[in-house]
Amino acid sequence: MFALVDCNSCYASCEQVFRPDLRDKPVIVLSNNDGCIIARSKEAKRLGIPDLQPYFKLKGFLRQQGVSIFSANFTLYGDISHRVMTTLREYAAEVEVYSIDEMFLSFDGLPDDLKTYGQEIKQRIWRDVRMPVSVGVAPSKTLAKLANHAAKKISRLDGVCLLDTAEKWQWVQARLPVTKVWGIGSRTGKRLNTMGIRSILDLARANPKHMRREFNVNIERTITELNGTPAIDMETDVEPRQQIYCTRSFGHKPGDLYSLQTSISAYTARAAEKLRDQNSETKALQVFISCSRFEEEPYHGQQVVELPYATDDTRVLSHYARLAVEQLYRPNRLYARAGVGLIDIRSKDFQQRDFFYPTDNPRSEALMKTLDKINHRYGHGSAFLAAEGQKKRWRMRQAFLSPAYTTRWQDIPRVMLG
DNA sequence: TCTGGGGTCCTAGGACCC
DNA sequence: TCTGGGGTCCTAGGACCC
Repeated sequence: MFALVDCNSCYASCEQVFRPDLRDKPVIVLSNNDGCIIARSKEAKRLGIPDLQPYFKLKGFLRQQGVSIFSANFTLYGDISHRVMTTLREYAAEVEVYSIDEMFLSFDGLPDDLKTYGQEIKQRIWRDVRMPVSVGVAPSKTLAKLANHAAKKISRLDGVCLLDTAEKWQWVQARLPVTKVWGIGSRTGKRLNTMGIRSILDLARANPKHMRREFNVNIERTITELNGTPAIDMETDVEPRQQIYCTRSFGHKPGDLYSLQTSISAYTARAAEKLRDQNSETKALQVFISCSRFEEEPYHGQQVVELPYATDDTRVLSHYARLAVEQLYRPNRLYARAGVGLIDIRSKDFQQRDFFYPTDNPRSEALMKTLDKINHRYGHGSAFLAAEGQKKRWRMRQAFLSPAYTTRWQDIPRVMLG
């Protein structure tokens, strides 16, 4: 058996952890640059606030309803998530961190009463971290996802749903459209609909081999899993990333090359930091700059840069990224987004060097280590390349940012006594 | 004025090899 | 009628996830 534990309205709940005054109140969290709504508390959902809507369109309504608004604070969410995951590890021998707010647990060899066990987990996470979670338990990962969905929707289940017999999961499957299944998105959903497959149960009853020919191997696995046979394994080890991207929308749209170059330098620095974190280097990077896609003739320039040798040195990466921006730049336009991706990543432990590789530079290594240490200790952006610029007028909007309560000394909450 | 960001996997098709 | 067959690697694009 598998369990899927999912934090309810994760980001909104994270904001409430240190703001108990906002408990049971409508709270929403905006995406980077305060663009869209990406999380809503129960009460905010009840007000009819839709997901992934541009903030500016709902501004008036939100104010009128007294909704509390937050800019995304991923430092805080990452830390709260880590606390939840650490606690969850106590409840299963095998776990998979699936996303910032979801974890799969393997329940093999555990007591029969998994419903009670699920309740115990839920109460423990609430007691220790003040994070509300839902628990879905079933014989495959896809069914566990489905059970989790049911746990959220059916209030009498009290946040824990066990789908351990075909009757139970078919009851749920018959009542949900096929696009609610893990792995079936809107595109495939449309195609399935034209084939007469509307509910999840319709898909579960389709011929897996035939569907594989019609679509791909994933759909075959999904069908197998929907019928109670596991076909998707737990992924217990964290593999290093194969690609690392850092892309942002601008707070103020720049039109000058200098702003684009400084922003790209800053994004490269962030990506390189993540690269070093996983002890990797990259042999290629991708750079893009683009105008708003809502413009009449949007410009999107992108370029892949093959490096002469694999590296993790921010200065080298930044140099090539800036050259690329220079080539992509078109004057007399305003840019909305830019980004950089490290796309040919390999481990530093298995370096393939050729004849022309410059000899290892211990000073580069030491400099990067020191840079990372300073930024880790005093917060991102404490030490940076001059190429990232001083002013950063392009920096993204974060008008409603909460403190980094758990990761910055200045932001630690104070408790009033007496 | 304002419309997210960061990933993964699969497939098809072309190049190339013997 | 009939134009080899099978394999690998790479890339772009599509689809999906949260």
